Amino acid sequence: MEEATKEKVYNPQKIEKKWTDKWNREGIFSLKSTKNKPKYYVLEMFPYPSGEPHMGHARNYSIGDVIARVLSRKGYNILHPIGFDAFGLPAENAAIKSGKHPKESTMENIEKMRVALKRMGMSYDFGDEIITSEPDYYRWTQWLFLLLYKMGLAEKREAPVNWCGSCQTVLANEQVVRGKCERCDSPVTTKVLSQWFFKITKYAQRLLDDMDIIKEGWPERALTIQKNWIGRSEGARINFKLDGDDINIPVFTTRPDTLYGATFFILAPEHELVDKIVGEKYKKEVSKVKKIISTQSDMDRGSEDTEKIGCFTGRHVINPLNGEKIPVWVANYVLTGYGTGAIMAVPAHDTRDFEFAKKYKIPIAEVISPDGKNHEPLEESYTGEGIMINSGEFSGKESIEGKKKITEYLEEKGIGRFEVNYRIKDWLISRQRYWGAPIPIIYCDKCGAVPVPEEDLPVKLPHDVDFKPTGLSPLAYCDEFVNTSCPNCGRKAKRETDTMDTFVCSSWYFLRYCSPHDDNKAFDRKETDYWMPVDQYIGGIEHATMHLIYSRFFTKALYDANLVDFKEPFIKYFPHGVVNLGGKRMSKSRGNLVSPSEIYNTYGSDTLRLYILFMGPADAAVDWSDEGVEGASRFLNRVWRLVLSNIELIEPAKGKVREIDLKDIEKETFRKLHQTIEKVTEDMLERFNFNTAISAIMELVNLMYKNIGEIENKPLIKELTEKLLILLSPIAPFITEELWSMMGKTVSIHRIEWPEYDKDIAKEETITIVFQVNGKLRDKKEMPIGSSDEELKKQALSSERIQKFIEGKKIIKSIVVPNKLVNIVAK
RNA sequence: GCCGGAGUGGCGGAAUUGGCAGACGCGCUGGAUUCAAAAUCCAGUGGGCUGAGAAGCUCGUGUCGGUUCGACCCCGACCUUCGGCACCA
Repeated sequence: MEEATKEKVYNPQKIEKKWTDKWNREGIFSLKSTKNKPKYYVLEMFPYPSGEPHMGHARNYSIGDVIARVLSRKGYNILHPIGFDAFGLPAENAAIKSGKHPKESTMENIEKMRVALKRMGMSYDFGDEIITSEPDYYRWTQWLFLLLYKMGLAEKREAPVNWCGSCQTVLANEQVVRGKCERCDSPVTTKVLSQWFFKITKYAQRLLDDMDIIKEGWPERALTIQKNWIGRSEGARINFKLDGDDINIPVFTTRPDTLYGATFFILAPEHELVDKIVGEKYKKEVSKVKKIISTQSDMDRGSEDTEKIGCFTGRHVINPLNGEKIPVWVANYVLTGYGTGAIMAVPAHDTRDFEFAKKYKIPIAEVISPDGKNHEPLEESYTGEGIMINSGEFSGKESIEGKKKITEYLEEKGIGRFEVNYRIKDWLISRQRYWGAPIPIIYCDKCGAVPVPEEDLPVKLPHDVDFKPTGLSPLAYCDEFVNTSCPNCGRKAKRETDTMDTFVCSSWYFLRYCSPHDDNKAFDRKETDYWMPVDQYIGGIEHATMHLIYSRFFTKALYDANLVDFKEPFIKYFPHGVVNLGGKRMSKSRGNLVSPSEIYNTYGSDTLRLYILFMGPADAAVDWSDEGVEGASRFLNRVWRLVLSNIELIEPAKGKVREIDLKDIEKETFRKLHQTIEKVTEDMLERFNFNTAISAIMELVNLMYKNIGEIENKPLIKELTEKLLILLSPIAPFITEELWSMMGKTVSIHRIEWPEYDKDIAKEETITIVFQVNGKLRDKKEMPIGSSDEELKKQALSSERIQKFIEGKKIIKSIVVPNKLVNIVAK
């Protein structure tokens, strides 16, 4: 143990430097111990190394650090790793501007972050750090790609995809927010390209079903976002036969009960059948309409303000229930991306179809009626449930029942079936950019797409390339990368030049942390069996439909490959709130940034951590306040002085605190200590309410200030001081370690067991009983805990103030809540 | 439009099971200390009314209504705001 400095004045810079160095030397940052203790895996979403950490990082990591530290002290073997999500666009864009290679800038930024994280006192296993852009990591990302490929879960196919013109790359659906690029906010357009997809849609139902496993540990809101994203809807698939041709066109509908009301039929303009079936006379008109629609972006077509346009194709389909001929149209509001790209249009019971039918004067047939009566002509569509009318043999049935009956009927006839449709789409993982993991595929003229053999991994990113974005991956211009030979037949072949979405790298990093140095496999089964799943995951909710859903998908695929024995990666997930400044999200472009380093360079990391946790509930958005920081710093100074002013009394104190030796004021303080231990432990671990845990510690300090002059029992002073420091140590690791060592301790405070509280000591002897008349507070009285109902009532009635208020009234009844209140109801 | 969260002093926020609304902190006011200031320590601090004072009354948790002896908390309707989904068939 270092010699304590015995400084009079709290000097955070000095002591924080001293302890950072020492913890670094002695490996005290890590909380791993032995495997015979129960394990606990605490994980915070790893950062993209953008330079120094920002306030959101500081908040995220402070929360995780407190949890890891407290649980470690409660006897758990803790895995609390850190690493860097190091591939990605910003480094590449910076390279285009400055000429500095992404690898170089990324490594520099990682070093900045590493230094800052240690400076902030985060208890990570720094020796087990991973960097996703290093070949020893992305080798395994590529290996996992090949695994999914072999499982049939990775596929290259031509499809309309989202294109960000500014980033010069395609984007996954999840990365398009309101028609704009999630990263750079520029508009996203549609392109038809051949791209690699992961078939997450195959797991749509399991992503929903397995929510049962995690629903206790995840906030409902996170699961709701995912449910909305997956977008399950139940209905029926119905085949409509094309009149005069042996072609069946399937549609998906959630309202098979309205089938009798289908008065027209719509194909999406991009539907493959359109050109095949369109009538000779209508070809000109159809191609004209198709052209207009093709100028509308998906965003426009997806807007309610856009006028519905379409035209008749000259052909009809047969309504499978009543044999009626229904005209086939094309229209902009039917999309290829959902369902089958064709719909049966029921204008009476669908607002969009109604609008379209009105415009083009198509008949509207009412088949569902709220009251069983006929309301034609309809003023507007009726989309609710009701009684089926004009529906042949189904008339008179409830529409909910009708859905089932009609589907069953169609099923019997072999022209339809129950079907579930999902809104989620396959995950597009190709990126036309340099700074990512190369997709390990080789194209051979003879053999087609051939996976790179495992032993040839990693497919290394070449170092020297021209980063200029052209819409093609920079790798495409790098001959020594592109040209290779086919692993199958040995002929000349070309490598895939697209790289993987960085979300692929982050979909399995939590597994790599279990055996980060393993050169023979992505992860060691023995280690993942022990450590996984992550017990507590912490990070921003903005990843609900991206990182979090992808990681869940990956885990399920690995489960199916029998590589892991759990179906969900994160048992508990806690989304921390954002840190704002002036009501707005902090951001460089807005120029409203407060960086953690400004704060720790001025006040110290302990103040930063204390304030960031005290600002508000950890899951709520909070607004940064410089005055608040002052307050946090003031509190630590208060603790410093409190301990130092009593340090002479503490060191020589011998013996245990015995309640019997204590006078009243000492007992009161001792009781407060145990109440504080209880509250702090519970608030931190069960409720994640660090703000109230801190306020409880403040209350204890306030009471100690008030009473300390009258406390003569030396063991009590020692006990109070020690426990206070231990309670504060996960939040403010430096100042507590310094004071601890100044008290003559030779073992780090961060290795001291977490205190237990004693129920009997914490228990109040008396409690304030509230006396009410007609529910209004009229008097209070201190009474012993556990006083009988009769005694409470007697005391209430004998109160002068109560008597005043019930004077002249009749007591109707009285309610007694033990240890709480007495309410006299009088009239 | 559908789904979900939030709304409490001048400010950030507490109130854990329907039982003292406003813990703790910031800010502010007063006092102690100081030649003075900073720092620190102590006290006060939701609004209105009554009172010389001690004290007391009363209103008060987005709005309106309801349930209850009793509602920040439960129910209904609405307003504001944030987030997810959205011509999704």
